[in-house]
Amino acid sequence: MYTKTGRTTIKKVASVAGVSTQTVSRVINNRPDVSSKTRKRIQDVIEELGYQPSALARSLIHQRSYTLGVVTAGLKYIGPSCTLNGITAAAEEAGYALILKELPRFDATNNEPIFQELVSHHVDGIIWAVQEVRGNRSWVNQLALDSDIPIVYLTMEPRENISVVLINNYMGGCMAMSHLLDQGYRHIGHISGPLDWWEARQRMKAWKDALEEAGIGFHDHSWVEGNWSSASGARAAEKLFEQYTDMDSILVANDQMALGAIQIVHQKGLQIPQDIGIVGFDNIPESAFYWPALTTVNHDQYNLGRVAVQETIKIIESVRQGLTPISLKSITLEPTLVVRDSSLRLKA
Amino acid sequence: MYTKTGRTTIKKVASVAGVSTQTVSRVINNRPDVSSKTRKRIQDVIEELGYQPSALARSLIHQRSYTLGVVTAGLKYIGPSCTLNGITAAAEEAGYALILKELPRFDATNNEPIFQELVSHHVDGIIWAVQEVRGNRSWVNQLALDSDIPIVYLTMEPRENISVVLINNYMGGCMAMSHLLDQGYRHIGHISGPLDWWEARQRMKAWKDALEEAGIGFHDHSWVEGNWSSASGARAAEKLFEQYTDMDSILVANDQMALGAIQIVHQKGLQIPQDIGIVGFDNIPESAFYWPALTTVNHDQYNLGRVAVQETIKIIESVRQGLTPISLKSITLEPTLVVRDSSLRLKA
DNA sequence: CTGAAAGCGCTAACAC
DNA sequence: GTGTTAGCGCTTTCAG
Repeated sequence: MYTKTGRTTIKKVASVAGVSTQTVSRVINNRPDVSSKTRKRIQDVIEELGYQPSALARSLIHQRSYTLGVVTAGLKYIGPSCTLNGITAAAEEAGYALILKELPRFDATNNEPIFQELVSHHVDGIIWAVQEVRGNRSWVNQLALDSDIPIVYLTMEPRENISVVLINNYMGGCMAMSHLLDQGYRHIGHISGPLDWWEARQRMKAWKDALEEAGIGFHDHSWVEGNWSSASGARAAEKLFEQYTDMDSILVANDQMALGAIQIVHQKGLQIPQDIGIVGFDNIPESAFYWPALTTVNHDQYNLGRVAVQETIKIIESVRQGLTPISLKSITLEPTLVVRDSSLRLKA
Repeated sequence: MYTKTGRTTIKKVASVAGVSTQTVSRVINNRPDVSSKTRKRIQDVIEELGYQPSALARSLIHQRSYTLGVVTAGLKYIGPSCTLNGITAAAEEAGYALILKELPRFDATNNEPIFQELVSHHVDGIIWAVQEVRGNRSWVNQLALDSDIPIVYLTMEPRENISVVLINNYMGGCMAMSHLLDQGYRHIGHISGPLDWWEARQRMKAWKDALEEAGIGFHDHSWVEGNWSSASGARAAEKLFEQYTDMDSILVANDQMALGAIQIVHQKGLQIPQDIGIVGFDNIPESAFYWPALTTVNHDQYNLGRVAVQETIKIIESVRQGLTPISLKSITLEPTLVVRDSSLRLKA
């Protein structure tokens, strides 16, 4: 098994076909200037030998690898992996290969080695598909700005001269809040994500702002910080029921925590949505099958990945063509609200 | 932004430091035979220029890339992405880079282009992290056997002369069944995964065999095929209640479908686990927060990925060292049962 | 200790 | 139409 035969090279093909490597090169690149007879012969040899041109050698010559570096974190969670799903699909479509790196932690801050390794592999562009958490964007200004390889960042506070693709978390939170208010809920608690996450802060801000705007206002006892997990959602809900005795609904910053919260509501013998309305965030596939089915904010993480790839390639192309320095911009994707039973107190 | 400056090469470093490229090469490879003075100077220049050696050029020379190809499918599902999580971690640890390909469908059968592309990138080994579905392993015997690059397959029926890492799905199903029988359930229904999946068949076989062994036997009306989704689990449960009127429990082939089934049980006003016991499979993090908490079969998909990487590298190494032809073997990981409320009828 | 030459697999540019 | 030369960025011999 697995004898060390080594690679079939263009040289080998050339010698077997009795031509120069050049001619073989012309054939594999579909150049016109080869006699159809020679071409046929070479193609046969290629087939026979199972020859596959080396992408590495080509990358060296062309100064272009058609390879993108993808940096992610937390693949064991469904959000990052959906985004990666979109990235692989779009990259495939565009004919780019992907080199994947996963950070050991979301808030990893020593990113230069990762970056260097991607450079070492001659990637044409980088997609930084890690959420903004704590200080994990501090390096952006230093290192990335003077890099000459295009980088597109995902899910962070937009900045000048940086290409960012993000989902409008704030808007999502606002939609959820309007809905709860529409349903007549007035004592709306909040289970936030960990507040060193930019996304968690955005979602929470929507909750606050909506309460202010509705003339209700909020108190510190009416929210609790979670860590995205169902377990933390359950704990947070328990605490919330203690602190906020006349609470009639909860905006939960993701669906997993919402599941934990729902479990607590059941344990207390309260009815959803009559006694307590629940709205989640993310629209994970399971949320439609919670008991009761969860109202939640839907956002398309798959598409986030797709758009990021497309944007990256667009920048690569324009740099290659030496076009006028591209002005880097942010792209914001808008979420939608999915209304289900968990918040539908006023039946139509 | 992004001026086309081009790469800093070893040549550049050499000329700035006033030495030959050779000497620079010695420094970046930590060779001893360089005067500490020259070394220092070169290191400074490297630092200053932000020089990063080209992994591509090195791969060409060494006939070795320290790169693994990973082929996956269904990243939007939590299983495959957990496995990928384990793969990235183990690869990082071992100093290997990863080239990622995702198949458009689980049962994609035209895999030669994928394979060829990985070859083209000089990967040292391949991890085929796609579950065995329908005919998607038919190519294995032809193409892969005479490839001289090591391939490790995940989650498939073991075969001779092929390296496979898998989880013992059958055993997992058996454990779940013993537990249900221990709890006094006798009319155990089954919601299977799609039966063109090898894993689904294994889990179902455990259900059948256990019923036979217990002297209960099974009928065609006591199981329904799902497609892994919660929606299909709900539909299957409804059907099952119609077909199998004295059913007292269900072995569900994954946790998502179990969630759907639970929703139906609630809708019928039945009690879990008193009227109906439910056992799932996979132990997704949310399952502990279902209502009631789900008894399920736990298996470590993260570890599956880790082991696959380690095994791949082991094979690569022994081929390189020209050791006696390695005998390829399967590695089976054993699952565990996590007992929670959904099946605990006999309180201790 | 350091450098020059050759070559990994391939292609651009130029011959013929 | 086809072959030759040079070189992408690097390392391995082998000289000095």
